[in-house]
Amino acid sequence: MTEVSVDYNFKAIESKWRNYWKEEGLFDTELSETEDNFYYLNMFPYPSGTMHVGHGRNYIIGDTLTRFMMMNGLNVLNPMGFDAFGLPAENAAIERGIHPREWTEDNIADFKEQFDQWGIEYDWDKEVQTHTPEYYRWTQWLFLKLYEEGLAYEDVSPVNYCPHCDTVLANEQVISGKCERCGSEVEEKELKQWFFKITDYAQDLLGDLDKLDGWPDHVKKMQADWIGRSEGVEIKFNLADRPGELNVFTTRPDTLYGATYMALAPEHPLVETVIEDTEDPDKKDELRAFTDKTKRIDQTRRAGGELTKEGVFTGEYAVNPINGEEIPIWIANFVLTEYGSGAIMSVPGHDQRDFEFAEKYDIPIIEVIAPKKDNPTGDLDEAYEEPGYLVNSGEFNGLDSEEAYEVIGSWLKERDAGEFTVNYKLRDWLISRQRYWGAPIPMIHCPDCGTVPVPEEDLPVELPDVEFIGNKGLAEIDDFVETTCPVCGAPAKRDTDTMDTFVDSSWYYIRYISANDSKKIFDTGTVNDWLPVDQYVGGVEHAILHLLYSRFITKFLNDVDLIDFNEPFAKLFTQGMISHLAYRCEDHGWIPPEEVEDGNKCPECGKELSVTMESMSKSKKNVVSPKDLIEEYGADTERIYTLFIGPPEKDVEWSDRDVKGSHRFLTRVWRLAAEHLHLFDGDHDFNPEELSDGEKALWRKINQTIKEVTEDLEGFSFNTAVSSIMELTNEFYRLLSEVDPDPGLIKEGIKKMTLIISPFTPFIGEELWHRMGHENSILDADWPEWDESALEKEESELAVQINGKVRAHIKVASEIDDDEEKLREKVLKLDRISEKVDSKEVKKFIVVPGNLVNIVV
RNA sequence: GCCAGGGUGGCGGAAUUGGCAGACGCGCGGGACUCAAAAUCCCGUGGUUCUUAUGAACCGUGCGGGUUCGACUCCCGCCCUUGGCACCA
Repeated sequence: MTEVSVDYNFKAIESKWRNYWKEEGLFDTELSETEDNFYYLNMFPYPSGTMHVGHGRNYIIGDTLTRFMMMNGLNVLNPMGFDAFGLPAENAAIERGIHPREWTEDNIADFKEQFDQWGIEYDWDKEVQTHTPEYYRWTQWLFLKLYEEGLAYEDVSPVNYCPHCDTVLANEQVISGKCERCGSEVEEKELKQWFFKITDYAQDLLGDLDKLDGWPDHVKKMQADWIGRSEGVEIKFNLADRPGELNVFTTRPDTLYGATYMALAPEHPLVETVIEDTEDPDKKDELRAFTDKTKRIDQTRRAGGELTKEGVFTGEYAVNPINGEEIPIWIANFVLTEYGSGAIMSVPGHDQRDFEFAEKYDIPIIEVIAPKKDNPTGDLDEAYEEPGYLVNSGEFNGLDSEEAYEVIGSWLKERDAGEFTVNYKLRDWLISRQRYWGAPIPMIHCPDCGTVPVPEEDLPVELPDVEFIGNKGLAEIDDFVETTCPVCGAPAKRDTDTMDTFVDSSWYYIRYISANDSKKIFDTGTVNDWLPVDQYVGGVEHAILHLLYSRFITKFLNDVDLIDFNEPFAKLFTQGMISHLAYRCEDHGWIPPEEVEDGNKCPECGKELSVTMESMSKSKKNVVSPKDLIEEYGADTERIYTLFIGPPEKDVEWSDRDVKGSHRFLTRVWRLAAEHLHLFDGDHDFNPEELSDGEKALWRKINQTIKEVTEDLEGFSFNTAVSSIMELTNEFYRLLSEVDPDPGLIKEGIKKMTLIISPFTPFIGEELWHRMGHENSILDADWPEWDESALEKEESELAVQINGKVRAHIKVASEIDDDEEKLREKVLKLDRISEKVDSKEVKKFIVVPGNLVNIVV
């Protein structure tokens, strides 16, 4: 027997196994295998700066599950890559005077080193990096495919423009009028842009949410709200004094008699015509001034509801098709140009927005829906938006609003004045970015042939390698811009936009399957074997956009028969963020925790600091570095603490103090095993039947723990899985301090404990496994099964309640713990019970088998 | 404003087809070891009151009601909080 140190020398252990799994190729997945496939996927990172312990959560969860599934005999694919294009790389590069590629690739190297440190393993043969020509070539190919199918188009439209980043932002990247990235005020600008026609898929994207049983409900809800389907009627209003008509969408055709004015968005085409035709110069100026002013205020702010309602009467009238009445047409700042037709019929009696506007400008308010039949309220203080019965509505009076919806809708349809339609909030996907660091849009603008696609064989359209990166991206680089038309050969110009990085990440999970294929985007057969992704895990911040875009691209690829599935991710899990204490001084800004003096005083000025929990970020100076942590406690400690910290779907607070507890636990695990490794030198069999009571209890605990850990891992309940292993080690120590237990039991127990802890703490797991005499990786071992019969107890301890309050406990043989007659007899004999029950009548005797009895007196 | 989630000891959190609230960890208190400290190990730890060295009673899962033999769990009405959406006609 060799003398082994019982000290937990995590540095020696971790450096020993750091590259072992990679060298052994244990995480390399054979894609031609089709048995027991499991595609596990973490959202790939944007490689910015260095990772902190908060980033680790996602990958630690993934690595733990992958190891668990591997031990369960599954052929797991768990690839990793980098979402490497994007604005921050460009900003950082400009700041440092280097190329964004350099910055990005340095970061990627850093990330990979961090994965190694954590013991997080991937099949790197299948890696994708979205900024490489090998990858974006196929992103461009995908663009051409969408173009070919009429789903990529150019359009001039007002866009959000951030003067600081000098780029166009998608609506969703604007947070209450400010740039999502830099916080600058967003302006509006007219530009020709590329769009993907995601709205063609609105109904499928919405309807198929029902199929996604493995997705959290709240994510599906967020997507459904984002798509925003509403049913209604498009109604045609003729203009009173000129040819033409005004189309409006309404969900309330039942209120048509209550329409007392029309309201146009300032961008509505009729607005311009009317202004031109206005003869009175004062009126003309008034209209022009209002329209210009309102247009200048960017759309997101207008849509944000921050503005008070304003409008101006155009002098024009429209004819209500239901009763022939003429109603005034206004221009109003609260009408959205991009939804519906950009014009509405206003029913102030039954829409609060219309009500407020009508009150302000003294426009009549007509009640057409009454809460009770034939019983109008009279004067309205506010709009009545609930269903009810029609009044003041001619031949339709008395109908309830639901019937009226159908009846009036059909009435209009018959007269060619209306049509039942569906409207969506979802807009087409603006993918153009006036930036350098992205995949160039593979289109060429020829003066003669117009806009033509780059031929497939000319892909990729490579990003020009330039030293200086300006603010306007590719448009500044003449060598790139100047080209020849692929159709006629004449001089032409390349499109200088690059694609939104959400395009890159909308299909990467498919490319992993054919990461090195230089001939085609992917191999359809293999992709169909492995996808959809069985389990996708990532941050909830991607609940809407990334997931929606990926679903859209998947549906598109399915429609063009490149894949045979139409949803990319069968199951989705969204993990919460990790926050950490952050200190802030009024005068000196954020202060790193380690510099904070006693009593939360600022080290600069001694002022009281404000202390809050904030998500980890460099700017708040509250990041915890994995490198420091691993240096002090080891990667296994970080891993198990991260999993133990709280439920994975919730936001949690990092506590430097609590980390020590996890380290202490691993020390206990290590010592327990190390002190008994000599048992593995000899044969020590044991028979569970012949154990003492104490030993039996440990054997039961061992089996119970295997069961709990297995079920907890399957259910993403890592924190409780860890706590049950903690309980098991406590049980070991308790028994060892009392008696000298059966060596066979201890040996078997420690072996099983090592197996079940190994996905959480792979370094310790691998080290102990080898010290036990195994030649192969612990990943090649089978995940232990629990013995159901070992879980059974011979004795049950029942709580004895009187009127629902616990008054005593009783131990009974397990066979009779559901036998009311026998229990009643035993329980009533207990001193504590008999004196309480006394002479009172026992009305009821409730038995919950194996749990409790309740005596009702 | 609308939608979704959450509110449990000094702290992070366990426990819901209704069945002994507070597992596990942190912190704290006491003890062992030590010249001492750290580390480690053992014991204790929701509150109040009584009792007295063994316990007991009452209260207790945001607040107020309800259903039930029994409610952290279910129902009704509130409060607070965190996310998402927010003039979508």
